[in-house]
Amino acid sequence: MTRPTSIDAEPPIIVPATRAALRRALAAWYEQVRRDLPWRRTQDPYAIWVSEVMLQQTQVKTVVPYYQRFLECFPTIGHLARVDLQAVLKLWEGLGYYSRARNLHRAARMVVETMGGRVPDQWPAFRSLPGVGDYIAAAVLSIAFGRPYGVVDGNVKRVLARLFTMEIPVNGAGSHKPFQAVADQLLDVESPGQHNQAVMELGAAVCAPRNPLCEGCPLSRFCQAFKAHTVVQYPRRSVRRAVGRQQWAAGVVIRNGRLLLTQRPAAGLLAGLWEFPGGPVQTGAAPDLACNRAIRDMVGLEVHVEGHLVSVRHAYTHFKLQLEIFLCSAPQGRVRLHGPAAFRWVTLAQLDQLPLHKAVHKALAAEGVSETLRRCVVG
DNA sequence: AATGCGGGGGA
DNA sequence: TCCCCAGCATT
Repeated sequence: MTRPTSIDAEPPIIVPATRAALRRALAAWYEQVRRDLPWRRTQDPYAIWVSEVMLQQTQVKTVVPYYQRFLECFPTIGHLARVDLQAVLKLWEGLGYYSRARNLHRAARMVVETMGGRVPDQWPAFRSLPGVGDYIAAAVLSIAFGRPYGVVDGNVKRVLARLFTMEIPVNGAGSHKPFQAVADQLLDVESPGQHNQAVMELGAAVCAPRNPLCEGCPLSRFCQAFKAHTVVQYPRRSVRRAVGRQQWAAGVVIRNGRLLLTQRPAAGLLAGLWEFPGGPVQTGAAPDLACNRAIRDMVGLEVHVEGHLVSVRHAYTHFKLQLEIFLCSAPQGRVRLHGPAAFRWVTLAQLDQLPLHKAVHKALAAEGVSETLRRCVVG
């Protein structure tokens, strides 16, 4: 029914009879096992859009509470367009990939201002919005509007790679096209939204990366890798480079009972989020001196490092961070920014109102930190 | 075509 | 510890 896929980008051909049988098996399975997720209870294209943005590189379980809060605060695209970015970031706090929030907010304003407030139901218009790539365009248009676009995400790639023993590395350049071709070929144009979700659900619930449940898989009789007993060898993946490590030092600068926070620039890592000012520690250098120097460089304050407050480890995709946080005093001098977008002296109570990134939350939640801060702020 | 961009969950 | 997750933008 299929021929093996070669190492090049040539997609497999699936004969129509197999295609139809496969769709039926998948649809029947999905009807039985589909999870009751909040975004599956609505037809609202805006709500479905929000869910797809949040689900980007993020697991369902993580997304659910964020999705619910987001739609309670911004029930329509008009609400979202009216609020300012900081309010959106505050709801996004902890979810990661903050440019998603930035882009979604920008896109909402574009829809309201230039598209009559209606989420566009055509590919060119919707795909042109910031933060909308091939995946989100296909997902929203198929699920909310029934349009015949096949989605390709990590789950779909894994399922297809196994079904057709596709040899092309999923993480390599140029892998998208062949997978998209197969996905479109396989798509059930009668109910594209259901079909797309079914493939992804299969990838999440059955066709798992490490321990696939092939015994319970509705597609095992169509699966080339299953027949060859090589399921876990797919999808192919090219080697990736090792992650580096970085050490940073930051200071909690206290003056008149308030803490100094700086806002990260509008672009780049953790854009727009707030943190304690600090900077990198050169390998072998003393963290407290690095803290002192970084604060002088970034906010123009000459601080006195009073002592070590807490140490935080945090892993990003491309590097691991070890953050040393010191208690500092700076009785005089005024702030002159060099790098941060803004600064603010806040009370402990106000700390929660600003969007902070995860490493800062980890620091604040660490043993004894909040007690120490309370004492210092009073004293 | 390659790289930057978070954070969490599971093995 | 490492891998992977309902990807997109930028260069």
